[in-house]
Amino acid sequence: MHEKFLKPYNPEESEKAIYKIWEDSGFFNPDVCVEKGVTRSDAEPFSVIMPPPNANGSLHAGHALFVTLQDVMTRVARMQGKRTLWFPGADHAGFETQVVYEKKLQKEGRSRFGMEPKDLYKEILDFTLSNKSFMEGQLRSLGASCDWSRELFTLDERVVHTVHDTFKKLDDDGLLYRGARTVNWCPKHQTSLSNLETEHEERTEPFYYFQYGPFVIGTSRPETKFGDKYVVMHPDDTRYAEYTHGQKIDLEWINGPITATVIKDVAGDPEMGSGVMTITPWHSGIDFEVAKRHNLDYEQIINWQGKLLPIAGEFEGMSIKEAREKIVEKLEKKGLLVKIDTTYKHTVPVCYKCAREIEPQIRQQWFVTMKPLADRALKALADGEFRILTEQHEKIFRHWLTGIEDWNISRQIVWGIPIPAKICAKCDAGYVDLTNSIVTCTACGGEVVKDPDTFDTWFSSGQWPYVTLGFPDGDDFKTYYPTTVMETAADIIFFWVARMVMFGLYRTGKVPFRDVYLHGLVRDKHGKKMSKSKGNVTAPTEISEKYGTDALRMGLLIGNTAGTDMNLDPDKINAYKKFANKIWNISRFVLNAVADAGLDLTHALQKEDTILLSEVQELARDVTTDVEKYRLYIAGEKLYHYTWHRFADEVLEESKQILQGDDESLKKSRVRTLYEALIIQLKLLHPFMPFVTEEIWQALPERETGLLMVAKWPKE
RNA sequence: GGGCGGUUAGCUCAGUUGGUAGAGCGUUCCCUUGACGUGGGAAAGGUCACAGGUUCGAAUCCUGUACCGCCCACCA
Repeated sequence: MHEKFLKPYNPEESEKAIYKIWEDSGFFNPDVCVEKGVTRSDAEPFSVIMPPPNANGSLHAGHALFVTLQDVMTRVARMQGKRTLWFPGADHAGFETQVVYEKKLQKEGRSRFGMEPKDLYKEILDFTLSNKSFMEGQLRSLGASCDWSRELFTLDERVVHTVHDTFKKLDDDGLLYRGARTVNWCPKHQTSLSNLETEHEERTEPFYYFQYGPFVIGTSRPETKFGDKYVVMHPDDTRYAEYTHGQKIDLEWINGPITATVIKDVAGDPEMGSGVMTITPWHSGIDFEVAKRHNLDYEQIINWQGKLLPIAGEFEGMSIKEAREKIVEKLEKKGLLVKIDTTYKHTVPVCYKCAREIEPQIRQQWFVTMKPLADRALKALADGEFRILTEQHEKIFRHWLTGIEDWNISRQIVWGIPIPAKICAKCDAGYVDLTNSIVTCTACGGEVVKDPDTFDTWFSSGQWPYVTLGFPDGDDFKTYYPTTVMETAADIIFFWVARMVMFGLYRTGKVPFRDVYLHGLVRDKHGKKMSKSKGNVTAPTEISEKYGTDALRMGLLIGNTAGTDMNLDPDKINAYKKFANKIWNISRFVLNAVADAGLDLTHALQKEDTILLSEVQELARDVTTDVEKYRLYIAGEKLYHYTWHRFADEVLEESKQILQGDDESLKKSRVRTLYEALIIQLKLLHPFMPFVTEEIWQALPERETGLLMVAKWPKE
């Protein structure tokens, strides 16, 4: 017996070396598997595209969870002889990374504003690339058996090329437009954001009622009211029947007398306050819609930095907070303040990164018309072209797509894929221009310049499955698309999953994946969300150094149902560290028995031993079914149970008598049985706990393959 | 405002197609020489939130209630 078994299993000693053997073998690459005869060239393909981790920091527990889930699926498929591809990537993560980098700049007393875009881009690129290799190292340490030879970065030429083509195709198909529309503007980050990139905070803020000529209007935002010269009410509101649409009314307002115009529009809700409102189209989407319907003027009141513009008169240059109080004071002095409701509760949109209030602003942006894309995706789901394994997520998915709105895909940041377009310096019209050939604006004759904006990262990420596989004519695309399963975090179901489905169908005519497995959030042991500010973040690399990667993987997997959040408890991980050691000692026992009694794999089996082996084979059937039905947690638990509480606690204990007895035939039969049962268990356990099982495999006296990683799965 | 979940042992959670409940940790007791003390054996502990219903039978299906949570959302 190998002398390494004289000590307890030490993950730290074996993991790095084991991973190197795997990687050097080339078997992560399905082409190598075919070349070396491990996989048949006509074998059924199995493919998983890895959600590319952001190359802007360390891996977190959620990454460890996805690596575990995807690696289990991948390793099982590979051992089953399928042509198995797990495609890795790294995400430049546009806005996310730029925010991370801006924080770094701030620490150094610098700011992105005032930097040359080119210089900023170069700095972020260097930063990202160095993080990228760090992140790849961490994926390796988690045991990810992905094909590194294919790895793709989201800014690689191939990606940019395809993304630009999609942009052009959307334009050709009339699904793209550039328009002045209300966007979510973050005054800190100086960019527009998609709806999904805003969060909503409930606030209790004063709600003011002002006298506006003969009307009383209510608002929580007095600072936007300077330009309000339209007063809107519902056409059927009998209280205001005496006023007619278009009627002019002179009245005293914040900075003196103005003339207001009556607008009858269904946007006026008779149930709300007095049923009368004034509108600020530049800073409210609803108001903008009203203005558009009636072709009304609109004017910017608040600048891009969140300060009041000259239209505010004496309040010019003030911040919103400062101006709000002073305006109310002034209106009160003028006798126009009717009352203040201090119990008013409402929600305000905030930037998901900095929590600053979003200022709705009108801005020329690129938008994608989503409805046709969404309808096609919904049809694909209804027709069963793909399925979402968790029912609740399928409902959520359907609900979101049913009410989808157009998508603002342009961002005012440098870190991202440039939008291949020209915009008119004079009238802001935009032209899709992949070949950089447009020189004048057809609308106004003005000069056009390169659009400085970049794409929302998700615009490119949404195309990841077919981009990675080399759409339209790459071999991988032909072999592996649509992919078998998309495994990713449930919280990006809209950001990513929905977009992949829509884009996949749009560009390739096929869904990008057959099954969608969504995992929940990894929380701390008390169920609290991990966050840097709370200081409860557990780095997976630390856990795996302390307990071993196999233990970490089992701890993340078992007891975790698809789609639900889980808590990461070190005590639980430790239990699986013990399990790794248990497997180690079981192997030691079996190898001792082999050394003592000799191993004859052709020796006739006792009836009892046949039964024992059939028991393990039944386990193999169970585990295989569970894995194929994506019940990985159950598979893991069954293995744990069988190996420890049946095989170790009972079978090995009972075997001691036989092994110590003097019936050589019984002994030989039992040793063969134990050995074969061990082999099966190692194989079954390998996808879950790859390191310890491979380490043991390497010490087996008789084994069918050099590497357990490509051994034959014990059940077809 | 709309949508989706959860409520099972002291704690954190499983429970695959309905057949009177399981894991890890914790607690109590016992076991020190040959696989493993990172161990072995045993035990305590649950009216499966509540109320109805379907069923021979419900933690599991249906309806309602209570509490907790998550997501989406431009209501002045």
